Amino acid sequence: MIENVILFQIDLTSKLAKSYSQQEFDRIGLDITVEQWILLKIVEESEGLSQRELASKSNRDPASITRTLDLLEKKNMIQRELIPGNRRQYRIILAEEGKKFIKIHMPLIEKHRKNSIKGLTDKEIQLLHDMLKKIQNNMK
Amino acid sequence: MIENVILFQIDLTSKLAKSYSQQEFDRIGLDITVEQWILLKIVEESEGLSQRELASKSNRDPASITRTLDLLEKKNMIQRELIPGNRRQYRIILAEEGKKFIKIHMPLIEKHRKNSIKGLTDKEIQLLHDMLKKIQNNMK
DNA sequence: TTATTATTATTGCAATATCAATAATTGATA
DNA sequence: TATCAATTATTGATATTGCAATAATAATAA
Repeated sequence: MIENVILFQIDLTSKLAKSYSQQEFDRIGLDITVEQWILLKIVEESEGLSQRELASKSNRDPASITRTLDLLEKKNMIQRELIPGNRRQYRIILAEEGKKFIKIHMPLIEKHRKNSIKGLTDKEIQLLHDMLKKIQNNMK
Repeated sequence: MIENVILFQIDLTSKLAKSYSQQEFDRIGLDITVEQWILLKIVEESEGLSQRELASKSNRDPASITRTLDLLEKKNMIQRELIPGNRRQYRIILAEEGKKFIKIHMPLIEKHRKNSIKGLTDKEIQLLHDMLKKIQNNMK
């Protein structure tokens, strides 16, 4: 049965996490999608990456990153910064609204993250992380 | 860092698995998407479910199931069977091409599934499965 | 039986994904 | 330097997803 296939369970968990998070976002009236949030957070943690690097970090298509960044830029969450002497790429950095957004909502996200791993020990989480990494490597 | 958030790693693994599988499918010329395949396999394993039940089993939106079934039906992979005395739902069952498809391609899928968990012991897989289930329950 | 409520599948819409093609720019090579 | 190749972001086309609204039907209550 497909329920016993580990990749199926990983997929299920991923979908569940996404819809659970999105509902939380909607519930408190945040006008943002989960993918937008993830991208925003990556930008905060690693300011100045190129779009290609962001695509690689989040395992998404560069074309899709372009469009999501367009949306985030429209909301003044991020900014495409020009690089002197390089007119081919941008440094993607946080903008005012993005900073505010993260500052205000990070606690809730943290709470959600903690809740998602309720009942698992630190050691188990570490093990889970390592196994996921192994699986990822098996598929590269 | 978001790389240390377990839900992020789960999402990454899921995306990687999807694109890896899709490339395999495309490479050998299968005209099917990963989501279509998963749905097809569920139908095979649990014939006669309603679309709502399929949506629930695969953690997808009923609307999306409708459209994926439309595609599978067009390919004569599945069939919407009428239920006497019930004009609101269908029994979704395998059709000729669906049976053939699974019979022919199951070995490759099995190989792929095995490869994805290469280097992990049975015990570890069991543990991984249990942990994913726990996480899923935390988000319900 | 009739009216109300709940369920099921479908459709419309915006966001996202994927792939190919393009444009601009940069890097490498003859 | 001039040419060719590679890189980066963007755009277009098409498919897919999740949510909300709708339509049809079934189940329940008055």
